[in-house]
Amino acid sequence: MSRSGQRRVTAYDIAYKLGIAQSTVSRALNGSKNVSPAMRQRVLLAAKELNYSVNQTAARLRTKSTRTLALVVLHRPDEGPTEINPFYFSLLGCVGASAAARGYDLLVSFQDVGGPMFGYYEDSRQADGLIVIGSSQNEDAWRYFKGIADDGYAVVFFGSPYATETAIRADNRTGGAMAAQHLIDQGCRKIAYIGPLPPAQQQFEARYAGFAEALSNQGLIPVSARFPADGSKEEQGAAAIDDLLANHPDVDGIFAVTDLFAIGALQRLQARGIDVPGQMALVGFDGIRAGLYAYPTLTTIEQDLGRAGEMLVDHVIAAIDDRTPSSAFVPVNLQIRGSSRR
Amino acid sequence: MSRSGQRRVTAYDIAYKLGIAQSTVSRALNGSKNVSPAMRQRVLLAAKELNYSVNQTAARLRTKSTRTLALVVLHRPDEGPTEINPFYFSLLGCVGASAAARGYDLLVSFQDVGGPMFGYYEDSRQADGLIVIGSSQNEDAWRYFKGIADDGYAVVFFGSPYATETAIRADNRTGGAMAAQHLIDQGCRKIAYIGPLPPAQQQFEARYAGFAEALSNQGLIPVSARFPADGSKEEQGAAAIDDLLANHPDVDGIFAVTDLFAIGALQRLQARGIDVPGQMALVGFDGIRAGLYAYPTLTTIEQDLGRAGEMLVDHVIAAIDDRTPSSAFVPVNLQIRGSSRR
DNA sequence: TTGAAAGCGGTACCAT
DNA sequence: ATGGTACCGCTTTCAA
Repeated sequence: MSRSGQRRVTAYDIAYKLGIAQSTVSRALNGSKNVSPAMRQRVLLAAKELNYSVNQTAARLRTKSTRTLALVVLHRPDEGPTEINPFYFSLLGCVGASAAARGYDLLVSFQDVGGPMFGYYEDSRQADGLIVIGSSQNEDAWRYFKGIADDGYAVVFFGSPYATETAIRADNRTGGAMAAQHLIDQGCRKIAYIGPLPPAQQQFEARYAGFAEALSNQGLIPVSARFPADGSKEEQGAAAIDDLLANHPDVDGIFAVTDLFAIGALQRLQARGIDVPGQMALVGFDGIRAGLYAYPTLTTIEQDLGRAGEMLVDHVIAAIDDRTPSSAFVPVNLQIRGSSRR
Repeated sequence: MSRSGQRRVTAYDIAYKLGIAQSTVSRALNGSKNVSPAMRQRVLLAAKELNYSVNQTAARLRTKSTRTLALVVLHRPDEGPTEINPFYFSLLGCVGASAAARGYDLLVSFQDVGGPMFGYYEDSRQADGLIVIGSSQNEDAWRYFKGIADDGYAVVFFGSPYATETAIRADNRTGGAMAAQHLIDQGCRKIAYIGPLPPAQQQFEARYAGFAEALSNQGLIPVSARFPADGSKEEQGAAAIDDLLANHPDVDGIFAVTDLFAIGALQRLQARGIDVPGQMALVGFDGIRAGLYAYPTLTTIEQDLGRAGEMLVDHVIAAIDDRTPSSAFVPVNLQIRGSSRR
């Protein structure tokens, strides 16, 4: 049962009990210096006794500040909440941790890029700033949120397809190069790429560019796997293996642009009796935990999600405070595991 | 840059532009029947032109309703945001979807059961109700939130250790029995249980009870795996395999109380060269997506998380509306996959 | 250092 | 059907 019937205790109740003005209660509770220590103690005590807590709604109306951040997680129409890439859930967790550390609440909404979007949390005074994460080929969705940013609101993106001023993204190019170099170091000589080509998303494009460049520095040319454009990433990864095995039997190393592609690939390699990493070494990208559950465990370019969460939160807060917006790269590092360790 | 410098458009601006009273604007926007269709159109149009949206802070102060739900995800002190059981992230996603479908916003916070907790969102008028999910052996954390519920606030738990009136939980007993029956059907005759014993959490207790009962109905007695109390669930699952192989070499089927135990067990079985499902069949519980990435893929008792999300949201809303609180069971179903299909 | 009072931007009651 | 007005519970001047 809720307490809806009962009157909640207000600052006036404390003032009345103490025989002082309500404004003094407010000052005492907000750490104003214009309150005697003795008075502050009395107020604090009374507040505890009466079980008082500030009505944030009223405070927010008055201060025009919500101390709340909105996080929008974009997902595909054909993806249910349980099918969202675990990478984004982890990122969500990290954003939550950072927001809490900075004293902000976090409003979360999952938005299907096929349906209506909402991002004007600032207009309706539900949040001071907005963080947009999630994957989507759907340009419209990104455009919608970019429009909000262009309107002058505090918005920060993770991995948007645009080179926005306020976007946080992994150091994709470096990561792609690390993957290539690692495969070369493991003795691979014919190395393939699994991922959409041409890479629709800016993130993937950078990963591919770094990968291809590192290969060409060693005189190697990347092979590209073909696979259908529809289906889940895992299914696409599996299909890519079928293509490689059929059309490029000499491939001995693979860089998958995302762990989910890699996991699908790994399963298909397993099913087809290919020895990993013996016959085929594989490196993914993201560092999702499920990579540890795959067989063999997945080597990957891990994104530092803790940092990513901090950066996203710090950058929106900076935008809220009207400081100069900026973009930044999240550091990545190579996690060598079973799928490539020879 | 944020818009903090600019004055936002209010209902008064619309009223002024139209030469009407602000209260009429409010009525028109809130679908009051005491507004002529013509007037409503004018207001709607003007609102669109001026790019107006209702200041929710003010509306909430007046109506004493936030249309917001708070979701607290409990996690262990040694667990970072990226290490939280993916099950809870999926549940979070489902709660988010249901909340949105009911017209509620969702405030999310991750709380470390070792640190200070916060759940008085209702007192501070940040949310109308509270949903608590997450795993924890830490009684203190649960007790804290139970205290809030006992204070008469709208709180609903998922899988709390208490038999609270307002708790949603999987049909654990049935699920445990299904797992046992399935293993028997697959021809297993010496079946082990991997999970904490005695099961500290009420959820696990019910799963074990259903499992053990189904076995005894067939004249079978469950074997229990021993493992250290610390470490991750995956590590514990692996350690349990070591124990079984050493002390109960005749075991040919395993029920792991949680998928993460099962995945750890699967990896250790793999590493020790045991054929799964040939020599050893394995069934988990939860239905996390990572079970599909394991090798072989994990048979599991899947919880219907979509329903769980709906039930949690509907039950808090019911509590908010002062309707009688109640608890309910989330349906489970057996997902037969590689780890048990013989 | 404290008190009085003016809003913040809506909603809802009471007139008309 | 519409206008006028009293709040909702705070924060923040302005006076004293």
